[in-house]
Amino acid sequence: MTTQVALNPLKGRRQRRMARRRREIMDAAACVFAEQGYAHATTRAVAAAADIAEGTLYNYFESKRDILLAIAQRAEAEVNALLDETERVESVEAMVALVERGLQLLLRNLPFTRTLWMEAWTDDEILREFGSAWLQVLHARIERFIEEQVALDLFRPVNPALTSTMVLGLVFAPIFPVLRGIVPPPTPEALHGIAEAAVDLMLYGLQAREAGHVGAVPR
Amino acid sequence: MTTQVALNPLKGRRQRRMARRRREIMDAAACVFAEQGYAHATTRAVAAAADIAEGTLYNYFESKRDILLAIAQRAEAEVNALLDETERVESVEAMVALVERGLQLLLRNLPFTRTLWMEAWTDDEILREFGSAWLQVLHARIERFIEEQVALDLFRPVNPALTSTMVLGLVFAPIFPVLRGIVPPPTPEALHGIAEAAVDLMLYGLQAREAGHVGAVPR
Amino acid sequence: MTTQVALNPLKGRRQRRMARRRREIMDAAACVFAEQGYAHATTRAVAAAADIAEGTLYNYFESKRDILLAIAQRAEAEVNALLDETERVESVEAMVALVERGLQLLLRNLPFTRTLWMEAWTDDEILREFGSAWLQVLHARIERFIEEQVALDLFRPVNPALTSTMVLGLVFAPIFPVLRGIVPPPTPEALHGIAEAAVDLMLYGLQAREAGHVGAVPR
Amino acid sequence: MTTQVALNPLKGRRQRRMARRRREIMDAAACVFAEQGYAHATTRAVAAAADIAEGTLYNYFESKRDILLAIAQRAEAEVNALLDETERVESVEAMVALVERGLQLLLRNLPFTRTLWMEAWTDDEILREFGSAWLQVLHARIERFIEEQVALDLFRPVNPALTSTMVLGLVFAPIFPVLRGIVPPPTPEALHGIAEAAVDLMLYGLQAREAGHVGAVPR
DNA sequence: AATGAATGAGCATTCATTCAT
DNA sequence: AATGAATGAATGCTCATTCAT
Repeated sequence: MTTQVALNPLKGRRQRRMARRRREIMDAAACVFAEQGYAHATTRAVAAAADIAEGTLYNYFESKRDILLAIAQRAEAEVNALLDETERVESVEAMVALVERGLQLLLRNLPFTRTLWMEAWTDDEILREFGSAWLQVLHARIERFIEEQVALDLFRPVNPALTSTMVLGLVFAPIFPVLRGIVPPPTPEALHGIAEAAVDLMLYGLQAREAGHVGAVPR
Repeated sequence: MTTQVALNPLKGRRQRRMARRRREIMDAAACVFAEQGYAHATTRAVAAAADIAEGTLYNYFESKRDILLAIAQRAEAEVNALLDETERVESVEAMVALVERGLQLLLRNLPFTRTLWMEAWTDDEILREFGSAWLQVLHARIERFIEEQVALDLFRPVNPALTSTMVLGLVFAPIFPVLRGIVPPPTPEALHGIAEAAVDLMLYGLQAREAGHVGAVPR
Repeated sequence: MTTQVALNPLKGRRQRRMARRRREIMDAAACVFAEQGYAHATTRAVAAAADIAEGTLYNYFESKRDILLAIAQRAEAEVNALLDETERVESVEAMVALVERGLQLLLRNLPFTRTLWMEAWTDDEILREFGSAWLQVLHARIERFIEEQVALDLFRPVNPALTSTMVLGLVFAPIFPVLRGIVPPPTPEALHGIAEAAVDLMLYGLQAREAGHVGAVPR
Repeated sequence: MTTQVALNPLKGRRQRRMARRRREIMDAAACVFAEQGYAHATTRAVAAAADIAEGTLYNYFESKRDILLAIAQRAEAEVNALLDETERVESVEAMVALVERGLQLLLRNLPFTRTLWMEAWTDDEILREFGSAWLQVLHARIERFIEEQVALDLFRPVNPALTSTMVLGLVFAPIFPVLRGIVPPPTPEALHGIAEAAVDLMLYGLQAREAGHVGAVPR
């Protein structure tokens, strides 16, 4: 027992150190993957970025692919946390805030997002692990919201599924070039503007009213 | 002179056969790249898909990368052709038709589009070769259209650049999962519906009118 | 029979044309081999140098290696012809003339000589085919000559075999850098001077006389 | 500090082991190259000869070619060391000893010499890296020696440059067939005899004296 | 006989993973 | 736990040779 008592804090410190090291490796790997692409990035480069020996990687991860999966799971967890705390949108301001926080989340760990977006495009497991679940939840939630509004005659009678997809596209489009790395990240104010504009366009576009839009395009 | 006349058809046939074979290789390569990703796809697999020997690839292309670039250029050319013939949109119907044809074009050679989208995400040269030019033209054209409509008081006073980006996102979003391969391609009718819905949402969302949208979301 | 009579001149012309083409290919190949080395030279390059299609090579030679062997045999034949016509050296002038003609022969088809020298260094078959026979004949002849002179007390009592080797080295040394391509070919006059100097050094060095050479190096 | 002290021997041992391994690879490679020629030799064969995996080669050398260059540099360094320690020849015995040691050096690492001789014949970089420098130094030194002796009337008035070349040929000729591998290496005694005979022939051939050599060839 | 596209074995090199230290 | 040298399967590409035209 004595040893246990003596060891416990040591074990705890060790475990914390290993957890910290794991995160460091994931951060480094995300940067390397984001820059070169997962397939083209070498474990040597990842190890160098994490400032450890190549072999040490394998004390923390089963394989190169395992690092990618860990990154996906961590990102998934963060996004899920956001989704969990905002089950329902109660006002326009809340909606704007939600969109803003979502975009913030994606931008905060740009390398993670970029890597995952890239890999999810070819790799079904990554897609399942990272992109699929929360995107579907989000999609379903928007869809349900539209259905409700339509039922209340507050929105025009649109196809809820299709519209939900378009709303997602509309919201993500502005940060797409940022994820790609061809446009610098927006300032917090710009991001707020983006969120407002997106919600604005969506609500205006869906809102029920009398006049059609035929007159909008001249001639 | 006789020999020249006699030789010409032979050379012509050969050249046609080589041109055809080049296209066949590009088609096969696009499929393989789309399935496995460019980096992970092997020249061996490409050759097998094209049903030729590995070495034969190099009679038609300088390198594996050259195949990818050729694919990018061909796709770029097709998209440019579409952009060239539709300089200006004159009516809602024309706008719907343009969107529909654009989406059709992307879907027609699914493997090409998928491959390029994927690679453009990491590879700057591919992005330049394929995605950048026409996307920017399209973006600029939409932006100008919005500016004009705003000047005529037919659209609300919005940020034209940001709105243009969101419109693009809105339009492409529905075929995104199709390109990814997790949703089957839409029927022609469905595609028409998508184009209509996208234009509809955009015009409704931008149209000038009195009432705001605050009331749309309860409480 | 009529056809035979009619065909014969045709056959003769054909055969002559094929023989000519064979030589052209060998010339072209020797140049390419000399420049790039046999192993590094491609059949494509040889065909291009001979201004024919790649496949045509194989109507005249069994393989790439066969071209090399043919080159070796042709060179061997030429050298043998020279050796045959000069069985015995009768005077200093004749000796100078023989050396001069030998060096001339090596230099005349520089590409051939260069190629063969190079390949004979690694390839035992080429060595046998080209370098070995005539070199041994030459060596034996010089050796016999020295033995005779020693027997007549005209040469000092030296080791005939070793001395023969050194004489060969002494004679070939001046054109070695030319074969290598780092020194331009000598003019005919310079070549004559080389032959004279070589014979001169040899005879002076071997001639019997009273005084030793100890005093030659001061101190 | 303790760790430093403890680590140093480990690092030292590792470095020594790597240096040793590098030499082993070079030795093995020289043998393979000497037997098959650089171009024809495969990295697989080199690795097998060094009894390591193919990939391990690349922990020690950048490329196959880099191995060859390393061999050239090492040989160059050894020859230069010999040249450095014998700036001037003071007696016949010293001259014989120098020639003997030079030939010994070439024969000691037969595979190295053979490989380099072979490759220098086609490869300009190898020629520069290995053969050119020391050979030119040697040539210049012999030339200067002859000039001095001629000025002292101890040598006949000969062309110093041409004679220097012939002397080099005369000296190297006896070990040429050994380098080629068609004659077994000479015993130390035989090598001494070769050096003596070469110096002897050279001095006798150049020594000033009254009688010409015309009478040497009968009739 | 001439052509040149097709072939596929062969090669240098890379890199994820292992393991002795 | 950390290291980094060793491994060898995998890959893009070459090129001598074949063969249909």
